[in-house]
Amino acid sequence: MDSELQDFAQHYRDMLRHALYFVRSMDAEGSLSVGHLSTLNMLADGPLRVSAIARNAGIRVPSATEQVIKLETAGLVQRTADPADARVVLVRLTDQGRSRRAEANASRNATMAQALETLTSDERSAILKAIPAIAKLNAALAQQNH
Amino acid sequence: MDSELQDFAQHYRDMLRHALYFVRSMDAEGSLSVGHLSTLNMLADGPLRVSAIARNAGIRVPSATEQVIKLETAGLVQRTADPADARVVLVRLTDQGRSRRAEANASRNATMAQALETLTSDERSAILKAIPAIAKLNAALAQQNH
DNA sequence: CCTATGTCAGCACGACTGATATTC
DNA sequence: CGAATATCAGTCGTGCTGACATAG
Repeated sequence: MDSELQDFAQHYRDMLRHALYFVRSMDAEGSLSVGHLSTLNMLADGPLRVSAIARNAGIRVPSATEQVIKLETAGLVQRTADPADARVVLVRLTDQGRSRRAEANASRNATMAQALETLTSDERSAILKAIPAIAKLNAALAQQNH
Repeated sequence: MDSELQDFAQHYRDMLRHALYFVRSMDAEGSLSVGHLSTLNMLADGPLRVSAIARNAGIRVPSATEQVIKLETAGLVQRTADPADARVVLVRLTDQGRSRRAEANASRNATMAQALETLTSDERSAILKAIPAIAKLNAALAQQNH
């Protein structure tokens, strides 16, 4: 039992919890929810199947279907058939989806950048250096819960 | 327009999004949800009023009331009157709440510690150094959305 | 009388499971 | 036929607003 690591874990969890509140507050102001924007961001590099969206978002397939339908209703994505496999639905961004995605990212990045400006450059560089490590940690946690 | 800061913001947001998935997956396995555990953690140092819980959790008072009622039904907290102000409800941990809180934290910390062990010590120290800066960033973001 | 505190009622969003098609 | 893919139907958790009772 490494109690130092347990302390570390507790502090990290506390920090994460606070980050959640901020994410929620950002959700309230914009028209595009975090979930929807994440989905649009996934599709930026090309069409994806519904199951890929689900896996990538950490949600079940029916939930992904639901999201895709909402985005389609809003005119932000388009569902098309996969010529190679008729079971598959390929989801792709529409032009409107592409521009809404860009706007939403810009708006959220601006809010974030404004907050980053209140930090010292040492603090900013500490966060910058930690990002890849946290990403690796996230991946390790994701794997634990397969 | 500082485009470097915008990039930074985008990377940070991506990282946060992934961290969220992990939080959700942790929720599924345990009996105590993140929200409930957070509330219990707030009460560890002494009773709080419902409005204080709401403010601390970043939610509205009616939502806090609802959570408190659920926790009370589960026998984890107790609602008592404030002798100094009859409008106020003081929420305090029960013995059962105290032990459930300890168990849940230990379990989550253990999962987290296990993932932390997969990192190099450099990566761990990078995260450790970033935690206070991220906490400050969270505070700045919280203030922006008053 | 006005404000603060908490609760209730009703609603919305977004996840889940279980039950189907349909296609490979 | 069994497995994979997506959808539909119904449920649940948890947040919200607006209305209200009670106390300061």
